[in-house]
Amino acid sequence: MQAANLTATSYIVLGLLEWLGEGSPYDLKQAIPRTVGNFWTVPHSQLYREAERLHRGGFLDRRDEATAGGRPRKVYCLTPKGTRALARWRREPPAEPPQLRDPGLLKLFLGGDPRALAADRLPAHRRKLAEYEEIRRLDAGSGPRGPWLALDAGIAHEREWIRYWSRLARDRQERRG
Amino acid sequence: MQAANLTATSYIVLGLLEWLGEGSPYDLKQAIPRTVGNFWTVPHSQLYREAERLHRGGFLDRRDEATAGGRPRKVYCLTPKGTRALARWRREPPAEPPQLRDPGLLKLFLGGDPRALAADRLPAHRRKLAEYEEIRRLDAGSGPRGPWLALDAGIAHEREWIRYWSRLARDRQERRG
DNA sequence: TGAAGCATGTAATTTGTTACATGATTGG
DNA sequence: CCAATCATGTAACAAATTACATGCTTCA
Repeated sequence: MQAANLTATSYIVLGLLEWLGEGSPYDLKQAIPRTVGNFWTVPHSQLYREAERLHRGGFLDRRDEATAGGRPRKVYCLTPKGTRALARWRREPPAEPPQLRDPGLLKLFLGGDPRALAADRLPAHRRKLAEYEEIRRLDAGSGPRGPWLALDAGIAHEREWIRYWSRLARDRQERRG
Repeated sequence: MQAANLTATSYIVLGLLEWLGEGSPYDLKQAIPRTVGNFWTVPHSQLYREAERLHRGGFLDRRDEATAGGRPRKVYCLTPKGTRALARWRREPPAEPPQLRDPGLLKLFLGGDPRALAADRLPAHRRKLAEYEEIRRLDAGSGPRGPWLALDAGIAHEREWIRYWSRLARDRQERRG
């Protein structure tokens, strides 16, 4: 009935479940660092809440699975309504602008020392770049195209960050005090 | 007494107040879009709470100012303790990695159409780039260096986004279905 | 003269963060 | 056999989002 306005997190849950076929919030939590985690953060507690909410809204079916001991898994999968909602969202334009949250840049802006910050940030960006390139290297070229394209964006931006901080690492303060 | 652990938002409040000399949360709200707003979001309601919290912690002084009618302004400025906290934070390394939240990339990842997304994102990034370049053009070259350096980062990244989405705009789906 | 917008802030609701709980399983 | 970690999830608290409140100004 109600559209129960869905958020980006909702579509991450729907999208990953479509991809996996089915899964528990815990499975999603596992999948996220390898997938959307690089350009969207989702706290795991949110996954449990969101899956339950989508279930109540009729977007997901739930099945409780006993687990030889521990807690029972709650396994979700898309309903036709969920599938349609996801397809509709895919077709709509994004609506919101990208947001960046960079503690290093913030410090730089508020007076931090450029060279010290560069020395701190560079290795982290180099690691991230290497990680992305490794993922791309392993990718066989089959499977959906979206992740591959998004990975390209990640690589391009890591390279840009490396160029940027490298310049600052050599910085001589040519300008101002 | 207690360090009352400060967050990034705390330092934005402290940093902007140091820059402005003094100001109300409303003043900060005005200042943000032109300053740190481009790489850190701060909801305005948070500014009121945070300023009050910092005041209670001894980092800010407060003065209540009558305003010919409307509500009285609460004007804050740094205490020596606040100044010291800010200086200390500047010297420490960032600790946390940058985070990106990009609805467009998310859609792309989850199967959105590359060309449609590119058509949507390109004008927005072009506008943003033009805005940054205008700010840089107006900057006389005096004043603190941090904002100028951070602006450079913004410009470099907008250019990268424009290259990225431009490639996708011409996309022919050479790979996969 | 009335609608729109500015200046200023509070409150309600939803999300995000962090810490905790609990029974396997595995490595040393 | 004990400690660590995995698999699975809940709960408490802090922060973000959104909506609302209130009395100017300003402009058509």
